[in-house]
Amino acid sequence: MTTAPLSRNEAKELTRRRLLRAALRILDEEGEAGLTTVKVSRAAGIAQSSFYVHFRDKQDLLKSLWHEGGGRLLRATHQARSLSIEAPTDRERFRDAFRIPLESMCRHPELFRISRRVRHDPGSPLAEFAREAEKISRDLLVEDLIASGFTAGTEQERRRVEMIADCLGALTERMAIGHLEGRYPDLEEALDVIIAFSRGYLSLLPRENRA
Amino acid sequence: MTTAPLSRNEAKELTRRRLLRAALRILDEEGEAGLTTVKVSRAAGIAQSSFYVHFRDKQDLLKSLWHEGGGRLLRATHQARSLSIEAPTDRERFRDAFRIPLESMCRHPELFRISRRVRHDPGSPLAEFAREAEKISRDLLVEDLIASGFTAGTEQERRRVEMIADCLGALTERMAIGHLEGRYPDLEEALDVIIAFSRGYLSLLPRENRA
DNA sequence: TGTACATCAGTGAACGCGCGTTCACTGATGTAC
DNA sequence: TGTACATCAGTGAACGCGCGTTCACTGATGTAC
Repeated sequence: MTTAPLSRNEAKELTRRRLLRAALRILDEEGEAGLTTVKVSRAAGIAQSSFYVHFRDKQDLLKSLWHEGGGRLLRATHQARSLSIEAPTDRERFRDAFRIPLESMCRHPELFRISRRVRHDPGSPLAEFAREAEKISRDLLVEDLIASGFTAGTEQERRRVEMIADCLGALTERMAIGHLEGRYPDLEEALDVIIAFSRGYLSLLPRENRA
Repeated sequence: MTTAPLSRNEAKELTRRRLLRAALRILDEEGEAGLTTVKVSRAAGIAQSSFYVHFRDKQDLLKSLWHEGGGRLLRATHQARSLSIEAPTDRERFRDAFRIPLESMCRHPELFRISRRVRHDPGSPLAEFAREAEKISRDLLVEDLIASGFTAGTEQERRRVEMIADCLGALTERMAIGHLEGRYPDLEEALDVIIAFSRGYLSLLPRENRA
């Protein structure tokens, strides 16, 4: 093929995406302390000052990174989970309810690692985003749990369901980390363990559901 | 009482401890990005340059912070857990095996929060320490699990026990975070949920133990 | 199709700032006699 | 107990560095006629 006839807009959008991709990689590899406009610009192949052609400031870059990446991950994960929880009697579907979020985390390791790291860092401008996403994720899972038989009439019951959602999230995240670190190469093995633990939480179900 | 006759050594040791305490607070409240020799020195009430009377450099401060705080926390937690796991038939002792680590985390919130945050941050000089501690903690729990009946003959069995240890740690940490954030005021409620989940992992026990 | 002008992605030099670290110093505490 | 000297915790000024951000600019792309 010959040289692509990129319009000015297309060229700019391409540079912007190169900046975002570079920022994501640096954030993942070197942490937030390593993310500087100098490094991002150099990695994207432009002058440092050109950074400000694409983003108002560093905070603007982080915000864009979140909205164009993190939000999508959250939505995909939840959609998959609620789909499988809607069919609670199906044994494979039940397993999917855990597999799909787990695979989703492992498929976007940078976003997953970054959001996890940043979540409890009070100095991070991303912290607010990550905590908001965590809350949304937990609340959605709480709804799913209530839909599948848990009662949340009293304040204490509601809190218990939240704890269960929290625990399920913690188990999944921990197994994803182990997989990404190479300690648990086989995701199905990890799933077995998560599901074994989940047998315990099912004992908290007040209704006559599943074995 | 009159003015205490502090010796030169005592006065220096006191200043050093003020620096360490200030650093711990700043690290907890503002994150690693907020920890500067300027802030630590000011918070401890000495000139910035005096910082270097007590520590070779910033890294030296972090190392000291870890060895004089984190190590103790790790040791206390494990000692408590192994004590209670040694009496597996005792129902209260079994509950203690989860309560004691949980309470231990909640009693040292700064250290707990910091180590958790820093663990997966590749840019943090503390990351190495935190990961090492996590590995030690998991390995010790693996030993405890093997001692209480899990087999780890094959590589796969060993990995499964590691996963279980990992999951138990994740559950405990997540409930501790919820408690420290004020969402789960009652630790006993959190314990109930952890123990419910743990009923599931007991189903992975190949022997004829507990109900 | 050709010309004259407007737009704008990207540039390079410069800035102020906070940081970690160094260093010659001061004055109170400790010690030898 | 008193004197003369050594030690050393703490000081203040200075440094080099990398950072985020600004700004006047350049030259290729786009547009009006």
